[in-house]
Amino acid sequence: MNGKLPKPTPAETGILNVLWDLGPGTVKQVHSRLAEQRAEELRPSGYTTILKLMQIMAEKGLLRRIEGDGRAHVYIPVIERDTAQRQMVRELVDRLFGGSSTQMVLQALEERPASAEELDEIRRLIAARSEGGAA
Amino acid sequence: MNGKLPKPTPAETGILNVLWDLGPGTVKQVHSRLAEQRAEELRPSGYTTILKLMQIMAEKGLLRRIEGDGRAHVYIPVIERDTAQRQMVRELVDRLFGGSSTQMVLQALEERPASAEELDEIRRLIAARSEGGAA
DNA sequence: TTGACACTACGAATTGATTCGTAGTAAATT
DNA sequence: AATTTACTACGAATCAATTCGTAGTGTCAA
Repeated sequence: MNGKLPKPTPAETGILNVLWDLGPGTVKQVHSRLAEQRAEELRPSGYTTILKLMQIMAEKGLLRRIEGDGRAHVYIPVIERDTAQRQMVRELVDRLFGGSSTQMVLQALEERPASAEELDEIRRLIAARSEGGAA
Repeated sequence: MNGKLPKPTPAETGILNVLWDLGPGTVKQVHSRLAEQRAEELRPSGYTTILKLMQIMAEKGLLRRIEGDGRAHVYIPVIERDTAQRQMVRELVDRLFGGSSTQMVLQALEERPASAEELDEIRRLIAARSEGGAA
């Protein structure tokens, strides 16, 4: 029962990123992490904003909430990073590339050239795929 | 002067897709195209909705509006398909893949396996990039 | 016990996207 | 000339995401 999770909004994605990086965390931890990340660019959100978002995410089922040591709750992402990534890649491919992941891959490499090692990694994956019957 | 264009919203992207496919078009044309596309899945937007959106897009600079033969205005996308694609890919990569286009490419191929020919195309691009000093 | 602290809970404002009704207008039809 | 047709213009409603103020609660230290 993982298929019905709603698509995370942008702000929610930010929160998920933190939790995916750090593992289970409190509102405080997530908030301060986001604050330091964004300190440069944008005005960071207030504490209660993050709190509210995480509460909503728990309601939606995107996060699970458990009791922590102290008074603060601990939140754990329910949706996995891979899953979310694939979901959103898929959506982008469908919406903007007519369903052709190849086109998207080409643009991605165009936009942000990968290093030689990375290209190598991709090459390896492709090699693997070419062999094992790609659907 | 193409850099300041705002990022198209989802609905706007739908409209741009139509215009990228068909070339310059009227509200009527865009509307009916969208209607037939979405007829199956979602309830298509009404005519004035599309009109309004295209007017807003013209204000924002995403579309250029010119006089047509009859009474209807003709709209032309200002932002190019490639540009929009790269913009959005970049954003997704930054937001969800920590800036690693490689990771995104791997997920993309995971999610929607490419055909042998497509893999070949990607392979060719990579070969080209590997040689000509990738940044 | 009192107050400061560190939290959560919740209502409500704000903002942006999307929606569409209604009104206006000019040209084509009767 | 009056009506219908084919549009554009615009205001306003709705909806979702984001924001944060303020109030409530339990704990801990003086």
